[in-house]
Amino acid sequence: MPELPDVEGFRRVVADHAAGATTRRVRVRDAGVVHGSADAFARELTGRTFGRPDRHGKWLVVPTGGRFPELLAHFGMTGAFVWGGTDEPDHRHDRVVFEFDGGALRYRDMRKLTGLRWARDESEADDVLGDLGPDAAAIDRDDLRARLTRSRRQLKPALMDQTALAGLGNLCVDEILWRSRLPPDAATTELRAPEWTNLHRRLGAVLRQSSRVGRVPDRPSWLTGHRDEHDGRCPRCSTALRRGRFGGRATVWCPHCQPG
DNA sequence: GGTCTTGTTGCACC
DNA sequence: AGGTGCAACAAGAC
Repeated sequence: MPELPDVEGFRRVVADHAAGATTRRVRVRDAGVVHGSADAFARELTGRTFGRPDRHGKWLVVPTGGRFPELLAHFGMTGAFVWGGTDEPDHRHDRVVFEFDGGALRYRDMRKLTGLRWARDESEADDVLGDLGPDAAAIDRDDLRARLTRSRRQLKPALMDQTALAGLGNLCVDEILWRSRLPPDAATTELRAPEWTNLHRRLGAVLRQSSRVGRVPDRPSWLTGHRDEHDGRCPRCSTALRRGRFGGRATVWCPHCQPG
């Protein structure tokens, strides 16, 4: 689930409930989701006042105290930040629980992929975030074009390359390509100026609308609303949707709207 | 049983 | 060199 819009939702959870509050206890229920020592993680983040959370791509960065140590959170495919009462029973997939005076922030994740880390300084934060491209929600058209045309590659894998631009995942990219009427295997170097303008505009619209609700909506008017259907049809032209794999990811597209 | 999964990493291969 | 494909990670759905 978690792509840029989802992480934007988790950012709001932290901003609305945990920012300005001080951690009284940090419970690491599953050391597997914490990078490095679980004891050090809990110790370093206990008694810290959370600051304003920031999102870069799919990473959420929460400063504590003045700035460091920073909490760095990644949500893999199934993770989430959930706010609730301190007295609520733990969900079985609550891997780490940050307890504050007024409630608890729960890092809930079914699978356990990347998880939580902390950085003691700029250099350690850079070890995690340094290779990321600019955030997909803030990139301008010319930068988008420049970063995706450094070499000839398929458009879908290029958009999902977090070092090119950060934040887009499988669902976002299929939605953006469908709205842009571009096939997933279009060569980035073959696109012309009007197509870049259009792609940039659609990308922005998908991210804005999705971020507002904290997920890529599965409304009937969106391609995403039909990707799990057996006999899915294009919401624009009713053509049977096609399925395949690009960049190793399950891909859905409309062969009529997105001709190859 | 087998296959699939919205993310990332590391590796082999070209 | 850099794009591409794949397995691995873990747990669940079908």
